[in-house]
Amino acid sequence: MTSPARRPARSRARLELDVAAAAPRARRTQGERSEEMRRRILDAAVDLLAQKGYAGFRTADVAKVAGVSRGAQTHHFPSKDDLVVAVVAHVFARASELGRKRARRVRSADEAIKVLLADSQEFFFSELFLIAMDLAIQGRMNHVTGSPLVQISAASRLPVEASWLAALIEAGVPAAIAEDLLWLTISIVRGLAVRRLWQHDAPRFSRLFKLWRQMVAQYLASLAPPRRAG
Amino acid sequence: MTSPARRPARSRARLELDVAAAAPRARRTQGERSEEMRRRILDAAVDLLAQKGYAGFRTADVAKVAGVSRGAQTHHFPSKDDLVVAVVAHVFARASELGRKRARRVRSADEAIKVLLADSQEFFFSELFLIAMDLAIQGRMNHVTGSPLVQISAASRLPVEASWLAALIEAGVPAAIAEDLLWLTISIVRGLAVRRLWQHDAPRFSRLFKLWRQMVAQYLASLAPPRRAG
DNA sequence: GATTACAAACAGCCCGGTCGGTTTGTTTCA
DNA sequence: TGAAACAAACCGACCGGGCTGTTTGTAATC
Repeated sequence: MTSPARRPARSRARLELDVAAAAPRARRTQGERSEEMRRRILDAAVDLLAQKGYAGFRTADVAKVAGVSRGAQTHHFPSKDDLVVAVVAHVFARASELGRKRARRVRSADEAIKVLLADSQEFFFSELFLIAMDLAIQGRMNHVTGSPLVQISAASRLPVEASWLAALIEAGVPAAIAEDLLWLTISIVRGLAVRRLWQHDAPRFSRLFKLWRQMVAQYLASLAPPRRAG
Repeated sequence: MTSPARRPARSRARLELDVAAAAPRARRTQGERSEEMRRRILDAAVDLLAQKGYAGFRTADVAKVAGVSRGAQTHHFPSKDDLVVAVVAHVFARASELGRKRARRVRSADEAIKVLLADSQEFFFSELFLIAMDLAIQGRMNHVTGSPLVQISAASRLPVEASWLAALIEAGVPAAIAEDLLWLTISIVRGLAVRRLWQHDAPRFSRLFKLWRQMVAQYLASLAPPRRAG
């Protein structure tokens, strides 16, 4: 089994790495090799999905773009479906980073909507959303990739929405309608993101966002009419 | 070779066919044959696109589902791209029918928004929209199918939107903001239609639509404050 | 030295396009 | 009006390329 007193080797290897810091072909641990390989493959897969769409997504292209042998790829992702599922997780991991890094405090409801619009745009106007949508449409019938996709996307997006919901309530939006306003706001961004496929009209988009903020402000004001004399 | 005096068979066959008038295999004109064949193929293609998505869209499957020989299919649609482009036209033709048949008069701005929501849902919640979106994503790089798609969809949807815009203005919505409200309304429906891919929550959707109508009503009221004493 | 990571060649299927041939409809001509 | 020439619709099989998964072999790590 496992011989007890052995193997200072690992720590030595890591020391060598630390010494030969920038060397391209330094000795790496298996985990490091695997991780970098997976990352390169997944990044290439994301690029290709964004570029060609799932319909034109070929496993061999992934290996080529990643600069990796086909054997290495099949070692880490035995089947195409395995790769696609991993890509979904990768995409949503990157996507939820986008949302999380902006989890800053907001003072007013209007600022909350403003930040929400900006953050949502960052995701929905990115290629990540297009990839997710493409795979969702494709996975609607393909249960191999479909169900993991729904699961992963929910697990990734719902927390983001929950944090936004909390931010809205904290900013003074009544809890009873905060979630609905959140949904409407996100729906607008998502809807415009889709329209962008046919017709991209950036000035109009920002005008619409501004209008939406006005409408929200007005609606909130009507719920709690200003009582300056209080 | 060919023996000269032969084969009066054909003309006799035609007479027999004329006699058996109402038979299912009556004589049809070339145009009728072609048209029916194209229609059957396109309908089958739409079904398959809705079912499998473009990525799983196989020309042979189309022939099988349509109950048509592969030869007949390739005669009418020589290449897969030809078929896809024709499907796009077919889809949007059917889609604009949906919008047009409801071009009825509305009395109030609120009713206009209500009808607009209902009509938009009819399209965006249908499989036609999913197909269009799938092909749009796919055609983003494939210029063969991509540019016809953008062209056809614009030619089909823009008139519908124009008529809605007119209806809104006629219903009393200020022209300056009617188009923006139209865009926002449609974006909401489109955005929810996409979300439906992951999470379908019909009660919430109708609640959101109701909220949106309230917000629009309030916004319009604020633009032209009620002067009952006028 | 044993396991894991990587590499390359292989094999079989699938798919889209093509092609020769047949059937059905249309036009020409006597 | 009827037959023959022509054109269009339709059929099913074949072919070549591409793609995925597998298998066999080599290098790196432990």
